[in-house]
Amino acid sequence: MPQAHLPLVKNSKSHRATGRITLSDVARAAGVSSSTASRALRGERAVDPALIERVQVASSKLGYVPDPAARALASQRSNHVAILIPLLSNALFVDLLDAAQKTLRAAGYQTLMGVTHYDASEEEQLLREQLLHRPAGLLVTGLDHNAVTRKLMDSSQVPCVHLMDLPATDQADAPYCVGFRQTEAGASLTRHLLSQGRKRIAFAAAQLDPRVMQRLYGWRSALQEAGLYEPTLEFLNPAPSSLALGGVLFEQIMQQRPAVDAIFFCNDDLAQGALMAALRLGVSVPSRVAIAGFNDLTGSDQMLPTLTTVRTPRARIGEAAAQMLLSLMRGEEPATPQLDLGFEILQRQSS
Amino acid sequence: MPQAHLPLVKNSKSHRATGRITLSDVARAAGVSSSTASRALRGERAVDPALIERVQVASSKLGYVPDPAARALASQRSNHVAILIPLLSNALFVDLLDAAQKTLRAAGYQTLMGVTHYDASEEEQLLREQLLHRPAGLLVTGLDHNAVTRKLMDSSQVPCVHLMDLPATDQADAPYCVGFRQTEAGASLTRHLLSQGRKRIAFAAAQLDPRVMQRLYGWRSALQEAGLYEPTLEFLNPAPSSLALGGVLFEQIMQQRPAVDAIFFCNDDLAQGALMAALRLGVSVPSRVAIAGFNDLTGSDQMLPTLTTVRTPRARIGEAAAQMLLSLMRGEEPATPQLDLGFEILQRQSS
DNA sequence: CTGAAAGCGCTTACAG
DNA sequence: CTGAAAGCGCTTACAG
Repeated sequence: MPQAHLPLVKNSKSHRATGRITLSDVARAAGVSSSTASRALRGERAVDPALIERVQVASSKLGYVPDPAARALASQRSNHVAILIPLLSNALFVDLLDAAQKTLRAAGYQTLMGVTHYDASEEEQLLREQLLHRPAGLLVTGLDHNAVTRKLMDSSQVPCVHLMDLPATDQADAPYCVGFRQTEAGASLTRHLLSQGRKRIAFAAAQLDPRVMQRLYGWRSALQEAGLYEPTLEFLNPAPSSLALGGVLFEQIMQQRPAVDAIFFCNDDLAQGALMAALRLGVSVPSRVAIAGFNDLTGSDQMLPTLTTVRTPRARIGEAAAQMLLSLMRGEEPATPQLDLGFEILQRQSS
Repeated sequence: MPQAHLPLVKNSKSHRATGRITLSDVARAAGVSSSTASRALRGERAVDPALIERVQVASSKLGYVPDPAARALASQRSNHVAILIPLLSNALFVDLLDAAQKTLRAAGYQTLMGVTHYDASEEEQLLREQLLHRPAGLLVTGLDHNAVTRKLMDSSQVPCVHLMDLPATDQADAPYCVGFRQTEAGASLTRHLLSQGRKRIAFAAAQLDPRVMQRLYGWRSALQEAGLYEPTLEFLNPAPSSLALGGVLFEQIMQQRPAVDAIFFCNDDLAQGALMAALRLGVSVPSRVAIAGFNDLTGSDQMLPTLTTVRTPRARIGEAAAQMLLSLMRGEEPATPQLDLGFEILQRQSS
């Protein structure tokens, strides 16, 4: 028998066989071409249902799994979704990441995480690296990015959803986003404190990222409305947020402005630290001074007194943003391109 | 001029041009073959230094960046490193992830994160998905995995470093790992409480993952040594760890075993919750009962009283494990294949 | 030390 | 609706 006339099994003569089950193995088993197998497996319309069936049977019998690298190379699109968050040391963003990642994984996507440290040029560099992988989608925190980053996002043509922030209501051509109105939340919590009879409400903040600043604006406008705004009630510290810093800020405020009767901390960790400091210093909360936080982080309901705060729907934001991105990647237009998930004032014992 | 004899620019006739700068663009500019350009750029020995120089100049002039998908497909190895951690809701693992990810990124690797939720079959499934991407390396939490997972790790041939745990000292053929001895840490903290005159030391735990159990064994052996062990001093709850649960456990212990004079909580969040509960119930710490935690999580130094605990080097573990993995990926044998980073007893006010 | 060629495992115009 | 062929952008035996 003339060996040369036998159909050669491809891998048997390859000098770089990998042993992997490939699409052409499936195609051969199903008696169709690789093109058809490829189309059948990806659920492309315009394939004979009978062939789809045969290919699927062959595929699962052989235990075929597509090679992501080959797929990415051929289609110019990977199964990665890139996500950009500021910090891993803030539970808020970890909750966001966790929820988004869970949703994306269920849909077959791998999450590529990038931590920007609130640094615009680090964000830009991370985005560059992520775009090399030709992600199928992009999830980015906030709406504030430098010009190069925005250009990279645009020219990449990759579907993108922004997390946490919402654009001004009247903004035309608004990007896709899921979040809530930080400014409103800040104003709302402040009005809550006012409604309880507080007159001298300080605002204490750390980190001073864009969302913190929006809460500040909300606080300002509520106090201005009430005719109670004073610039000296602002205590802004650019250092990273922490319980310890909350304690420091609390002492500082009590000392510099003894007449203050409430403090709105821009984040729960600061407020928790303030509550501990109050306990330590014997300052009674809320009778001497009310304390409120933001985000309802873990532990806030265990403080003594329990902490009044704003519950923010971060897990739901992560999930909804991932869902919106999934529909964009399918080529669909989301029902609500700017999705407001709201917030809730949680009155507890500290106010 | 006979057009057909002109060298055709490759992309100009392609029906699928991507516009990307490719290796062959660089090779052409440097006047070498693609093979040589490839070898020069990857720093393979056996390339003329003069050519390396020319290729590098051409590469940076053109702004060439290699395509990770093409590279992965051709070499059967991506620039991904997969990391498997149990939870994102425990700051411990987030610190691990953060440190590892930072170190790997600096070396040019993308981190692929998988969250197992302490579920062996979810871990197995995640590992399968990650291995499809042909990661260059693997970082996994703990040494306890099901048989299939272990087999997947072995047969994949991917270099792997285990995080947090260390094998028994006499184990032959031990895997690469970076961590500390949980059992010793548990025993050490218990001995510390004993040295302060405590006689009835309870052990309270949640989650009950392998590392928690090791701390339990350490506590047991220290109490047995002292002739003070009693099974009824163990309070084990499989629910997830949280401040709230710590409060519940504290109340329960105080009620069921009023003679207890110290409690060793397996994690700081439980201990923090217990401290808050003590404050609420008016149980004085440490005079009535000492409280100790584990891990020195954020906030423990801000409690009232501040929390005695064990400082664990999780950031250093993440970084050192990533470094060890990097050397394995380079084909080098790590100097210390089982790296013990130790722990530190932090005596504060609660004991 | 260098290059031509094959190959990695897919997708996708193109032609039928 | 289907298939043959080209192509994605690299790496790597192989031959020299």
